Amino acid sequence: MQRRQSKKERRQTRILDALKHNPAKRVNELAEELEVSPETIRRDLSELDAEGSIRRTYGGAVRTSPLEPALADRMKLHVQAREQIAACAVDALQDVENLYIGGGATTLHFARALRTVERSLTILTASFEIAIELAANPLFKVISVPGRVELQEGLVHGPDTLRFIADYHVQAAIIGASAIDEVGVSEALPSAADVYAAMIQQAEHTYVVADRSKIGHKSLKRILNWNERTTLVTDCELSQERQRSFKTAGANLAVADSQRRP
Amino acid sequence: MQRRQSKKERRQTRILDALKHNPAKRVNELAEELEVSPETIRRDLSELDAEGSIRRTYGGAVRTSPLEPALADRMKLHVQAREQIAACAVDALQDVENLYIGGGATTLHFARALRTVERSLTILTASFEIAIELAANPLFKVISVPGRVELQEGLVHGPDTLRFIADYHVQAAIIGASAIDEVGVSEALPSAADVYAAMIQQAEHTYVVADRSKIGHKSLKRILNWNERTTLVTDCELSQERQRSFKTAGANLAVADSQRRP
DNA sequence: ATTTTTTTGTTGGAAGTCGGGCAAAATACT
DNA sequence: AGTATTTTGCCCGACTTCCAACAAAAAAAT
Repeated sequence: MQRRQSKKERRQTRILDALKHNPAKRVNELAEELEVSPETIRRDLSELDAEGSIRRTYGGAVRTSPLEPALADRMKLHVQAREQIAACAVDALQDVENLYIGGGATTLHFARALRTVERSLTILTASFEIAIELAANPLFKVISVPGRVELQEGLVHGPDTLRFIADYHVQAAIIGASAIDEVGVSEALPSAADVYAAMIQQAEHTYVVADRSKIGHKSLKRILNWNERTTLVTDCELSQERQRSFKTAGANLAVADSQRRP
Repeated sequence: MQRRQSKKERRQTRILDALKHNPAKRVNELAEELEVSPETIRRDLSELDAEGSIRRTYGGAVRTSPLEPALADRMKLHVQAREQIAACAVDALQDVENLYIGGGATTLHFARALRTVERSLTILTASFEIAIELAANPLFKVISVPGRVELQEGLVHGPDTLRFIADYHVQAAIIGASAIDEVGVSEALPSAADVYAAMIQQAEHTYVVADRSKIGHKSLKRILNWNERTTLVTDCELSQERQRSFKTAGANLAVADSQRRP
């Protein structure tokens, strides 16, 4: 059978919905409402908790993300791959003390992975969600860049943003992207593209975090051409051909291994 | 015995604090951390739940507001008065096209009242919550100012904030305050005080929104002395004496009438 | 149609939570 | 000081949740 969404997915969506209206729900409550056994709900909650969409509690679950539903939807895609990528990117930043973080679902995963690092960091970001996430860590100094507020993407952008970024030189920029090809990285939203490009400009090294679904496509506005100061962090080996053009450009490649969490 | 705060109050404050950092906490967890018996925690949680500060779950408790719990507490106070004040302030801004909005519970009420206005506005704010609230209106251009992210108050602050504000001259600033007296307005948090003062500096006119509980007190840092370019928007008539000192200073007064919403 | 895989339900025992009642302790009152 | 009140800790029976293993059912693959 070829349904768009499996029973399970529909049910988990309904759990998420229920949690939008109530801050917390109990297992039995959900089981009754969705007319399945408590065990099924328990299993669903474990999965949703594992992917970070909710937080499990004794007896039920709690919602975590209040903000930007469009982004929240995309957070549910490619979760496992993105978490591996995020963990890999965090590893790569051992010696970094200050960094930019761009917007998008993958960078938000990165922010969640970064959240528990026990080290002083200065982080600049154009995303409210990332700022809020990371400001909870008292070791971090989180700076929100200025700009026009755009709820769709959960980003600020515009001339003020670019001007501000031009004043902060950092060791690393972590950027997500709409599309990755042999030449570099491109982004679907021009205003976001400008912000990312400005961050890249000001960073000694750029880490592009992107799952395999982004590779081999082109998007509207180019933000980066591969060079020695860039690293692609992704979740699968590239084709021979792509690896070659990568090497030619001098770019670095980090492949997240799925053995990270056995 | 005459302590500032009873043991119980201190403990409940600590529970609230713990819930700021974790979305959910379990009874036994809290009992261990606070070194009291689970029963005591249970009783505390019942009380906090009854007053609406948290939400009880089976096995523990959940925070109700995801963002800025300190602010959420204060949002429950003086709601009716603040809504009247907010509506009154919105009325006063008929001809204004661009404005600053400061932080705090009363200004957040103001933002909610402003949200549905059908007119083009440019709004600058240092509060994520206000920015998100107002950006939902497509007629508004919402600009988030830069700065260090401070979750406690839900504000950005610091030198970047002040420098940025210095570049934007607006028609009006809407400011909340910790305390109001004959001389002017003062604020408990120095970093917030600096931000508000900078906004006031750059505004042609300042509207101070404050319910009666703020009047007649002084707080840590002064941010404003009454003058012709200021209006206090509040919910009750002032004493004769205060009115006099008000007039002498040339300040304006707007009293929100409770007939607004019958 | 049959087999394989995935998903769901059931069961039972272990562990956790609840809330009442009561006594001890801490605190407030006189 | 002594007394009243509040707060806290402990015990216990009733109830809830959890988890793992297994069986049944459903869906996918062959």
